[in-house]
Amino acid sequence: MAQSATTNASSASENAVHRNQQDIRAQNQAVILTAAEEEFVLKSYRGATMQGIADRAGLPKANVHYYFKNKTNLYKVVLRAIIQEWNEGLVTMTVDSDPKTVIEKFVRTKLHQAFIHPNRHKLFALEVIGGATHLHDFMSTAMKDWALDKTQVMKVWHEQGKIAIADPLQLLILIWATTQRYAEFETEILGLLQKSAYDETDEARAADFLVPFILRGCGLE
Amino acid sequence: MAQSATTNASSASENAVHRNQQDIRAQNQAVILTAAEEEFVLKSYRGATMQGIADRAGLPKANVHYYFKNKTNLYKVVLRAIIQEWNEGLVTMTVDSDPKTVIEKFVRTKLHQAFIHPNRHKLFALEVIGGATHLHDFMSTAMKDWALDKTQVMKVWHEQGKIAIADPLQLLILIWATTQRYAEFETEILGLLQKSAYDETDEARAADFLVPFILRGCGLE
DNA sequence: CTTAAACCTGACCAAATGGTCAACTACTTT
DNA sequence: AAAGTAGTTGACCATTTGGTCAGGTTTAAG
Repeated sequence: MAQSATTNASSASENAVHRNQQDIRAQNQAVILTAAEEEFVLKSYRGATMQGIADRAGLPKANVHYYFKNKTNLYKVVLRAIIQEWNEGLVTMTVDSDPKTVIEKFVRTKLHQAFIHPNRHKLFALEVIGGATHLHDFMSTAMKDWALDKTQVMKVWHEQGKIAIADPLQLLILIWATTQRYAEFETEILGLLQKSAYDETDEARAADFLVPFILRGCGLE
Repeated sequence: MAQSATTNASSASENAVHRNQQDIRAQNQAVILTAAEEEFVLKSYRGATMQGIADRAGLPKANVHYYFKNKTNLYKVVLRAIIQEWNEGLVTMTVDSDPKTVIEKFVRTKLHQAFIHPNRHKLFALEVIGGATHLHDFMSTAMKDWALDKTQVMKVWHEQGKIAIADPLQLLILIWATTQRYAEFETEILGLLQKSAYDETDEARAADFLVPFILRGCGLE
């Protein structure tokens, strides 16, 4: 007989027959989370409906409630996933680092993240614009600490005459603004580019502009 | 008797006694519009309630409906006011203008607008992030024309060796991003500054950083 | 094969909310 | 001052929507 499912066969979706429960759980949660991310971005928290999320996920509404207690909880889970990924892959920056290398790497990383996860950046932006109610903790702890650490380092760079930036916090704000912009304002930028979706060239084009511009602004190169 | 209200006495609120009807209309509409702006920013379209707007305006809900037919209409009116003001006071930019002067003026103007009308910028951003459903017309006509005209001029500047920017659209995006950021991400930036509200020094600090940075980036000065 | 646990879902409910309306008061005009 | 017009508002209704639940099916364990 087709006794396909073994103890821990991680075949995520073997034609939807006899999936084991771990897979079912993981898969459904993932589908719902993605659907929720889209719905929340498009309609914002209150505009998003559990029914809409369920439809997007191709599941009955009650099933969504089965996995994620209620709407606020689902939203929190989505946000948590975003925050967790927030400073993944970011460069380490110390007083002894080479400013040019570090800044370039930072800009490129941030920009790349913006192009591969636009929805997450949009959702983050929606939260901040609306007063950051759900991000208060994160912003006043992890994020602030991270920012203060970076500005400290850059301040030293400036004292050593390595960069032309006396107010590093402003630089941080600028880099966040310029890189994340491509995600947040995707709609507007696509309109100006007369395109319906970004392709590979668009990230490159942005990087080719941004990197030299910012380095020049910092008095590097 | 106190026949205070004359034909066109524009005493906006003479202790709320015997206001003439033009004033009543203008005043109430203004109060409601401001309330709506706040509510829409804070709660986003669907999260905002007519009751909430009414409370903010200090009027009964039915009165809000009296002045603005329904919720979608009220929202449209708010958006229209924002769009209309969108490129007010912006510099004229021609091939013969001095790039440095024009760009500096442009940045300062945009930045100033961001600091005096943060809510309007936030609302605009919310719309764009959510797919710009209500701004589609504006963005694909007036705004695109404006942007194409400006990039055309800057392209010529570049050919004449006046600026180091080969891709002016990217510069436009950068300037919008960096200036509007102070409005849109007010919450985040205030958190980093450890303040509860911007004061006069904050706009100056941003300008002192941004203007030289951008000019340097453009290869000017 | 039997029992238990996890998963699934149509049907239902209570609360929130946009919108209406009739009765009323306050201005304006003749 | 009388008639007409504009503004005001509490009470009400229909719809939407988050959330529940009982009864069913599938997977896992004994």
